[in-house]
Amino acid sequence: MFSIGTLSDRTGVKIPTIRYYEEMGLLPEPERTAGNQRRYTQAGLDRLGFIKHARDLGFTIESIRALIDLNDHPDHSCATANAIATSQLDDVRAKIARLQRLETELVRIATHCDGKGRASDCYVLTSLADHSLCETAH
Amino acid sequence: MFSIGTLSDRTGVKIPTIRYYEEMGLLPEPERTAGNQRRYTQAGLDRLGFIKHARDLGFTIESIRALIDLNDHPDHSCATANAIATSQLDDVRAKIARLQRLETELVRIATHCDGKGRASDCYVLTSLADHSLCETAH
DNA sequence: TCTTGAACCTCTAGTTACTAGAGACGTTAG
DNA sequence: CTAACGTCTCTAGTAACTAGAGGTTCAAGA
Repeated sequence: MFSIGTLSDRTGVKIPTIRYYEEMGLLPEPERTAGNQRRYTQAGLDRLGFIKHARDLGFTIESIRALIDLNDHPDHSCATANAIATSQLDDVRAKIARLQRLETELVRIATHCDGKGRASDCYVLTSLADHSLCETAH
Repeated sequence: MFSIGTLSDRTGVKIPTIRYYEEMGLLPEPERTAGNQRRYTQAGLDRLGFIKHARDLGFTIESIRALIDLNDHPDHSCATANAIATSQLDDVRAKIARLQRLETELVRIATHCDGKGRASDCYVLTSLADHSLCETAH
């Protein structure tokens, strides 16, 4: 049996976050000692690892809840899991595309200003005030 | 003079958000009608446009506050504006790099699963349970 | 001038995924 | 047995809004 601190050390998930996952229903309520402290089994540790990995990949708590549900029902179709992963991939790609557009604009804005002039002539400020100077939509 | 609804229509910023910006000190408190409704000048409209553009580029409220402060003091050096823009650019680039690593993993995970199998054999689920299958750090 | 309907007001609470802190209690090594 | 550290619950805070309740004001048409 593992204490909450041990789980935290092994997975890199902070203690309050573990308790938060429990409250959100991602982790089942573990056994308690006579003094009311949580004691986890290997299964609890594994599940927390699963959650951590999914969170690192950007899955929402809601998505993870659905994935765990599937994990607990091995006979179900994995169509849902595939849909969740694909949707997450689309999401990540959309975010990359948007950030790349922002990068273009920020490079333009930042390179026109060497930081040595005065605010009244600053291209950073001018550029923010006038959207029409932008090259891409955002 | 413009009503808050007009400002909203012209800038694309929702009405509650405009009030929120006012509360955060990004927008000065506008004049009011006898019946307590906000009435904005052209300067107010321009400032909201500035804020909107900066938010679209991902600047935080805190950064925008600093940029506005510079805008209001044309004699100050623009070193701060340059630093804020550069830092924002670094931030965007770091986010892109991380998302690209996630994309790699998600492609790997999603393409191994056609959604037609059963949950017990699902690569999405296996992969999330076992971090060692990953190709990159995240 | 009156009416009506859209626009506006303030205030509270909810969102996501945690994080921080207070104050009390439990566990364990020496 | 005691000191020191781990853990407990609870509340509140974070960023940047969004939603809704319940009430007031404005502007345009009759």
